Amino acid sequence: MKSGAATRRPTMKDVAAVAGVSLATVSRVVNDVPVDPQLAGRVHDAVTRLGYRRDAAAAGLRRANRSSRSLGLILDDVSNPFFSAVHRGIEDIARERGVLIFSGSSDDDADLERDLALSFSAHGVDGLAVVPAGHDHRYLERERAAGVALVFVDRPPQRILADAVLSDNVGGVRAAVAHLEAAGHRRIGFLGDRARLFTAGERLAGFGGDPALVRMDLASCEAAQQAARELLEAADAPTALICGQNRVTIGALHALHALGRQGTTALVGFDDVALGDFLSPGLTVIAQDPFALGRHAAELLFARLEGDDSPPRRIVVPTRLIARGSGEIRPA
Amino acid sequence: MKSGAATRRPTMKDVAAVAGVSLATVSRVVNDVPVDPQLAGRVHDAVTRLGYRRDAAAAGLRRANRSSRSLGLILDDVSNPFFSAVHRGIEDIARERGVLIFSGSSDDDADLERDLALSFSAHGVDGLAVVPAGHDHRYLERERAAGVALVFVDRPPQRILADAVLSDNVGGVRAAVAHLEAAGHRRIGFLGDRARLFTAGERLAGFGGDPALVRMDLASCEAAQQAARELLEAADAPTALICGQNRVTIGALHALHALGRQGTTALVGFDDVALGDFLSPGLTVIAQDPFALGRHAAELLFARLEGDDSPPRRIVVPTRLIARGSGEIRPA
DNA sequence: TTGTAAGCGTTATCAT
DNA sequence: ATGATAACGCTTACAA
Repeated sequence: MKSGAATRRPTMKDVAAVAGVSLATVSRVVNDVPVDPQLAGRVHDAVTRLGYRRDAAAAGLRRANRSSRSLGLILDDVSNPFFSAVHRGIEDIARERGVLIFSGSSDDDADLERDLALSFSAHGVDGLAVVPAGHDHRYLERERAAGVALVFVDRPPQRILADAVLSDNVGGVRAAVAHLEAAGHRRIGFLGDRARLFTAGERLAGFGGDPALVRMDLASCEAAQQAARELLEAADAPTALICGQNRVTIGALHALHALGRQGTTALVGFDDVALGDFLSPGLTVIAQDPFALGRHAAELLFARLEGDDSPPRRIVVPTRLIARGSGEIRPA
Repeated sequence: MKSGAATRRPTMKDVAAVAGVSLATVSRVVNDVPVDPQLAGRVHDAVTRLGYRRDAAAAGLRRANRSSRSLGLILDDVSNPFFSAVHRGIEDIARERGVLIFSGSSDDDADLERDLALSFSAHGVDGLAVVPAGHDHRYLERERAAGVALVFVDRPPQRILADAVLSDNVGGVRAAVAHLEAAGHRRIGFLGDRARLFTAGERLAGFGGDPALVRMDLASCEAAQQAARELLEAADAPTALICGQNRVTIGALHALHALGRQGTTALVGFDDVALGDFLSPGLTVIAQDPFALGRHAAELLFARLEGDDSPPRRIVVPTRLIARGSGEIRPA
């Protein structure tokens, strides 16, 4: 799949010829192994003259640890702002070490997750950061045995023991409940995402309120709107709503607007949204810190690569309630 | 940087031994070269028994075209929703071909752009999709000569001839002007991003209105807010505002709210924002199509890799005005 | 310190 | 159609 009359890229052999030294000496210079300064100078000259760049793939092939100085990152969707922030967190840490990142979207499909993980692995990544879609990660056992570091992000691994970095989902929703109760609410509704998702389950667990006021498996904005509407139009309707996910929050917002209740029903959403402070009222949210999620994940990965073989760790990143108005509305 | 007592990954040699065939035959089977069905069967068995996966780096090393079936993607910032959508567009096309993607953020820094491009190239990518930060891309000439396909996204290449995929910045702003004029506006202000940016310049060019009502180089939300405020408090203030960028739009929104004029001054923003239809009034925007930008870029890349050597192409992706209220406010 | 040569896992060439 | 073997660009014993 590569075309055209290509100008051959200069190799170490070319550099060696120009500098008048052996191939091994060039390798030493390129890898900062002490070499006679005079020879090193000649090599550097040849390198710049020829525009030589070491072939990373070939280098890793023979290297003792087979390291490629690259990581694989599997997200639900690279274009989802939450996950792309995780991506950036990982990139920031990897960049400090000159490590490159392969990234891909699983679209919450276990097979795609597996394909991506194995493809990345076939390309020789040193580590894999995975937002898991599947529920059985035993297939990664073999990769780990071959030396690939593993970390799971946002959701824990299943059927395998490995490091994980998670948001404090339970604590976040608990804080929201406490916040609403402090404002005087006694009937609080909870609208959640697909119950099979780890995060959705955790957030529901943090709610712990009246099961009659819970609606789960709201997979679309429309479903969330419909569920919110039903809850709010029923007798003994809740005076406040907690939404377990962004899409659900937006659906609930639609319902509130349609019923003209955006100023009278309290609302707290999980996960921050852009422009949350421009809505009227401003949107109170339980904010996560996806950048921190990514940074911690990358740090765990590098710790493992540097030889840390302590038992699998689980890092929980705090969530934070941001009051902007919608969550401070008092019951009628 | 790789650690622990690693279980050696099975190689073709191992597969050959188990299947009782030669190394070359295994390679043929793995690469779908016709082979006696009986032998092929034995090989496939051995492959699954051992959990063999071909080493992509080693394969590329010896392959005639040196292809690695990977692409490099350099964005301003992977966590910026606009660019992460471009990323997804590229991924969707690459996935169809089983091509993996390295991605990285340049933070609009020419040196970082160059570092990333050369690192990706050193890792053997077949092509490079670049949202350019620098203003001199001659350094990529050598990579292209070595067979690396090139495409520029969102902003054109400089000092090098190469394919590019751009948004219709000029047309978008023109449409906004026409839209506001149709609503009766005669004094329209324009708030723009840093003038040195290609997109900012194009959008200003599309405006073409009264220079006295133009404020450029609004690099922060605060600067935009301040500029909007000054424009609106001056004698002979504009009755409508066009904002050349997201951050600027948000700053202007702040100013409008602070002055209590969000219901009386018309506003059109460039680039869509999440929740734009929940603001009151809803936010009228000139929407871009970042996914299409990415898809076109990837298609150009693959066309080049498949041998297309026609002159450099420039694809312009249309923008679209989405009316949600703020742009339909009539002058007082 | 420097050079020689073997070898990493694969593909490609050449006989058979 | 299959197998032996050289070669890809590099790192790394081992020798000098």
